[in-house]
Amino acid sequence: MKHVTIKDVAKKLNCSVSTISRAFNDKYDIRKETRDHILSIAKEMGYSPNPMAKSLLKQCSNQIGVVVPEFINAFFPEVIIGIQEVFIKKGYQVLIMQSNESHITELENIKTLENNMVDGMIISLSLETKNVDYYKDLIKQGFPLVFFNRVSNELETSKVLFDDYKWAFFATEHLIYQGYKKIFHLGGPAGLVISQNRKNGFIDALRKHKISFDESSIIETGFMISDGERVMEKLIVENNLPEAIFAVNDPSAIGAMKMLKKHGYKIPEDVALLGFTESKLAELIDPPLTSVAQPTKEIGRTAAKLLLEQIETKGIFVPQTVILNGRLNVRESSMKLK
Amino acid sequence: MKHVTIKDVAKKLNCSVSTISRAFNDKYDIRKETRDHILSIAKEMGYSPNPMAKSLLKQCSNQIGVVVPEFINAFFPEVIIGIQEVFIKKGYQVLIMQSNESHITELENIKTLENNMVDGMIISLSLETKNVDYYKDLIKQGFPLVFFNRVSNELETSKVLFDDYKWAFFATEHLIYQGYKKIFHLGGPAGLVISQNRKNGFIDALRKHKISFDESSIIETGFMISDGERVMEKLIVENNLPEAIFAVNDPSAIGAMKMLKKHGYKIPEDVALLGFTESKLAELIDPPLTSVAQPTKEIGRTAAKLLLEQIETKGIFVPQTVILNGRLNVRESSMKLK
DNA sequence: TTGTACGCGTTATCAC
DNA sequence: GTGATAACGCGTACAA
Repeated sequence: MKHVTIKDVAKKLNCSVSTISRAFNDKYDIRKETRDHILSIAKEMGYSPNPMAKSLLKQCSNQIGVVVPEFINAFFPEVIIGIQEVFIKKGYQVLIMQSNESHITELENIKTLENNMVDGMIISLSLETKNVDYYKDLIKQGFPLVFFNRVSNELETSKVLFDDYKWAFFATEHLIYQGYKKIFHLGGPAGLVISQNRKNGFIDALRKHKISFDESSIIETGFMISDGERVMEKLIVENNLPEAIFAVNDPSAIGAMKMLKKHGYKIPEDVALLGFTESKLAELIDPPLTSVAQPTKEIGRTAAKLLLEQIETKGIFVPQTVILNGRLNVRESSMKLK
Repeated sequence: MKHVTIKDVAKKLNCSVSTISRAFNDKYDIRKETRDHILSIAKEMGYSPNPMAKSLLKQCSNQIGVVVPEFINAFFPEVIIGIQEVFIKKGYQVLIMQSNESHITELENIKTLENNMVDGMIISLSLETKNVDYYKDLIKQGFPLVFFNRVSNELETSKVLFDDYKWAFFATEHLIYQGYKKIFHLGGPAGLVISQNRKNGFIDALRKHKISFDESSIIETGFMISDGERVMEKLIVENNLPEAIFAVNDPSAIGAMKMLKKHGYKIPEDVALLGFTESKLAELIDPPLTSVAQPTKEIGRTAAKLLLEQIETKGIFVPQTVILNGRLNVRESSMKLK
């Protein structure tokens, strides 16, 4: 029933707990035979040091925490796989929590992980998170933190990003090169840096090519399929259809596509579509969706490496921002048909 | 830098640590004013009790652990959302780990969670896991454990299941009713109970309707899109196409569909397709995929409730197996066209 | 080479 | 109503 402790082993072996401890911690001030004997008996008894007590003592746990807003879309799960890849090799355990896009839950997650004395955290902020004071404190305390994807400009710490601006720009240019003039953007939630950047890329591409647009060309949407559907339905009802749409991500593009098809519109003949953060669906859906692919696992690996570095060089550490590259996968949904 | 502890507060307030502790634990043997004063000062100092020390003492943590094999497919993330729903309300934190379909990682995950003194765990076994001795020990020790989806018949504990046999049977019957005679099954990894059950449902439906089949009608495939592609390509090359396919899950069905389309086959005219554990892709893909839908969130909620019950009634607990219901969503991929 | 004693941050059980 | 102290399980400086 109870976990076997160091005391039980000491009692059994008629020696002190420190000897047991030493056997397990491979210090040199112990006779080899004693050590081997202790280890074998301990194994037999099913003893292993309680990392929790160790953590309490050492104030670190060989665990790292990951907090993501959701994992319904494939993006975050894939990033986490990259993170695990790095940390498992180094003997760290990865604890994952999801904030469910709630600021309160996110904060509770962070505190739980802190309480578990994780040695560092990798975080992507929830939609609701505006106030980042808690993170500022953590950073001030020297607590190792790395952010990715959903970051805050107010925080001076390592970040792993994607060049949303650049790729939104390229994506929009692609639509322009296909000959589309009236182009709309289904934007992400306002206030999110990635939404901003993608929007700015969109705008600047239009400007560069002297394509007119106004505020009605940019519609705040959201990250889910349902968001894309909702916004698209409104456009259809208002009979205000563009020739092409650049959506903030694949799910919103797919939602729009679903609604367009439901109303009998053809893609790309009636409306061309282009997504972002390529998901598996992109090439499976009909018609296949043109999308900007992000190196998800690489984002995870990079964040993990940055955190590891930060943990190991605790103190003398300079925050880095790594910006990773992507690619535009052109498919049928954005082609200009003759 | 350092976390503020109960001692710091005691020092500041010129009182003993026990008084502080009492203030936080709402015991009645403390003056109300003292309590309020302490609480406000403590808050000011940014103190909150360290749950880790508390766990060490109380041998429980108000945390529960979840171990899943993967979260690339949407199934597990959705279940986890259901789990969180229940536990967050009850004030528990949910720690998630993924085994990456590796037995070793799974075991390490379990141990890590144990070491964090989680009060219970919800587990879905990895593909590799054959030996469940560790779980047997845990159960013998009275440790609260609930399994779902990937379970072992050797373990006597609460389980949340889907009636894979029944729904595989229904799904296969649906294909039969559509008039298909030569039907293949893309099966899941052998050794997995869910693979077995789905296969048996398939076989028994064929038998009931006196439809002939042999061992070549059942092809071990896997759970990923790539598995479906691989197997389908082989069938195409061998020129051994059935009229209809019942696949063990949506990704394998979608992989098969991809490969069929790539080779110019029409669905369902040339080959009809039917999946399992409906994913978002099912209704988005072209043609929309007929699939058996599982109540993913409900699976999570149910598992959570069973675990909660088990934690609360520690000792006098009888393992339960809950079997949840689903539905067959019929779409174009399995229709018999005139 | 080994044992003793203290501390990590709490709470519970005593006294007072 | 409040304070001292022992425990939870471990690592380690120090003494032996």
